[in-house]
Amino acid sequence: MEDVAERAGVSRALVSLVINGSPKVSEQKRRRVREAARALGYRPNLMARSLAQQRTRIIGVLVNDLRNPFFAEVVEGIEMAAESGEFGIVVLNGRRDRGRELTAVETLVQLQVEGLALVGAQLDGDDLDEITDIVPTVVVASDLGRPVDHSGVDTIVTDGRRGAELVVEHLASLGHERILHIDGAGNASAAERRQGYRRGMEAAGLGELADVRTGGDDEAAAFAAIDEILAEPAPPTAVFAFNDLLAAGVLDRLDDAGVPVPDGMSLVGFDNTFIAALHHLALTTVNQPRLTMGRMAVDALLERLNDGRDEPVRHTLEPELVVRGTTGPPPP
Amino acid sequence: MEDVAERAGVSRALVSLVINGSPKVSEQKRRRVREAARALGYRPNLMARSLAQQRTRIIGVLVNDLRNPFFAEVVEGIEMAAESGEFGIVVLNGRRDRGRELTAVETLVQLQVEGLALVGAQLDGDDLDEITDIVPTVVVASDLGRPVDHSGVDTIVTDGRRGAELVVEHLASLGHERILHIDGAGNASAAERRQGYRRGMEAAGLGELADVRTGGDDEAAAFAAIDEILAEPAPPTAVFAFNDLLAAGVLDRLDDAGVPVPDGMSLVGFDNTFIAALHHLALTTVNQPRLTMGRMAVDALLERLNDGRDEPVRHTLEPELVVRGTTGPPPP
DNA sequence: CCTTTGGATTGGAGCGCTTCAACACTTTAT
DNA sequence: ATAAAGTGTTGAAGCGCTCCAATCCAAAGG
Repeated sequence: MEDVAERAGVSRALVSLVINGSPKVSEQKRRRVREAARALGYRPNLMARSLAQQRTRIIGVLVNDLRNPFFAEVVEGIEMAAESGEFGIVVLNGRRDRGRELTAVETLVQLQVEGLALVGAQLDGDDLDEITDIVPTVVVASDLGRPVDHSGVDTIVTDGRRGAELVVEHLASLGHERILHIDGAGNASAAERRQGYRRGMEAAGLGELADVRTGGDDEAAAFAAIDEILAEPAPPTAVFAFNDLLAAGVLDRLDDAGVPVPDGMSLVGFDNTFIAALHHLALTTVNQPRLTMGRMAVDALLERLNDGRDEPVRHTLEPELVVRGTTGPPPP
Repeated sequence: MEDVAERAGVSRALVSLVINGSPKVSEQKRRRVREAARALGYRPNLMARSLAQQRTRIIGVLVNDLRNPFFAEVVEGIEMAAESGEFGIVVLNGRRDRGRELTAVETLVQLQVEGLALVGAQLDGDDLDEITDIVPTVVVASDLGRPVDHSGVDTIVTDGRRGAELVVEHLASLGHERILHIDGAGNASAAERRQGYRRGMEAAGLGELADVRTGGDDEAAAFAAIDEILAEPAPPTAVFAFNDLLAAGVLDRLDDAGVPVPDGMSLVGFDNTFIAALHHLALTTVNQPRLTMGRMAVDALLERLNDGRDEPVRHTLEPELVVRGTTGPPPP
């Protein structure tokens, strides 16, 4: 910067003004500074700028698992919204490990991000206790365990309970009774979907038959559960999997076992990722508006940042059942 | 920091030493500083630290498209390797837009990243001219257009030419002659695979029949091409798609048109993402070792950063044909 | 007893930028 | 003509940290 100033025959302060597009610089000097900067290949140091400016214009994003297309798309939504709000984002990947999530959040805070978006994070309220009154936080696609006494935290979720209920209603209306749920284990939104499943079963008068098995969040997690139920005397006629990835694993395993879908068994996923839409899977699933969720998350942060809102906000989006080819009437 | 120092009754310098785990601090003071830091909820400012230290320990990652599981996994490989090399990463998403890629690289450089990993980027040598002698750069899963006269750039690729040849060999050996390639359009590795395809066709004595249609890099991009060829008098008996996503789109469209795979048409993808492995797709494809690619990319950077290597390096990994269920003999 | 030694601690400069008050010129009003 | 009110420009302080040289102190050596 020094060099640019010298070459342009002006002060460092003026260079700064030009770089930041201040209107109060004469056209002549502006040109000379620009030229000098180009000639010297000058690039402002973002660290120094943020330090001096006391702001970074960065939103930190912690994502549960980048390999899951669902999260990847939420992040895209966040990125797009951040961009139009003149913010950048820094994405850190928790890789399904809660410890990593914790250090990632710490890193983001130390990076002085101005807002924090937790996408499908496994962290709970206690983990975020101190964090949330340092930096505005929005939790997307999951929920803090403890009810919101954190006034610094906004929440954007699709109603997983309702989504699960829709699934059960659909299956029950097709005539299924033994409907099994393979859950998301410790996953952030697993509890909610489990609960919705149970409620749905009761509402359908199938409370007795409710049955939840431990799953996880990828294809492999389904294998054990499927092997188990197929060995039972009265296996379920329908399976509701925690998410699309898990459902895909179920489908594979059923295929291995020679069980036709939906004729031998119905199957439903969750998230409506592009995988579910592939014709060869044609997975019945529950849609979550991913881009919208991302956008709303950023909006929530920007309201706090720009408009000074300081009470928490909670947006619950409506899930939508997408019926495709993996559900049908139970086998006779 | 000031406050911590005061509370612990020491100087700011000592606080710094404690935070950075210097061995030359008495146990007593160390404890007091730690305690004061905790009590005050002190968090070091990474920006200030980087500025003072003149290093960030950050590797910047530019990725073509986060929604493509292939790239997402390469990024995971990078992240894991970076982590064990005591580096953090910052991921920026180009979202298939070259302009965005350009500004993303600029942002990363201004962020003072110590290394730059371009994953599937569309940028070419000219775009990176100045960049590469500022910061060590590694290009992963694609290639700069111009041969490497950039001594600051390393390259990690799977041999796309060879991969495409393997595909053609496989199809030809099954008896296919009219083998069509739906390419990746402007995508970074599209040219290489096209070339491999052409070579393969010639090697198989099918040079005359070589036929390339414009595709892209996601499912939708395949639709037009498929509609087109199905309307032709002598449609191909096999299609080699640029990547798995595209192949999935082809599969869908063939399904719509009632063409059975592989009996009516064989189909091959590229990348061997988890989608290809789903039984219901069972896509024959070409494997690229994604995690390894990520790791090698980081290694290349670290060699420059830590060991001072300064000649460019190019690692070409061997592709591997993975035969699944979408390829078979041509229809009679 | 004084000097030396070496480890623990500190003051202060400096990292590259922004920003604010102050200054130097013009232009306009009086 | 002089004062008032802009415009443009600049010097210098300050952002939160690191790190070097200097200092301090206690133990060891003479």
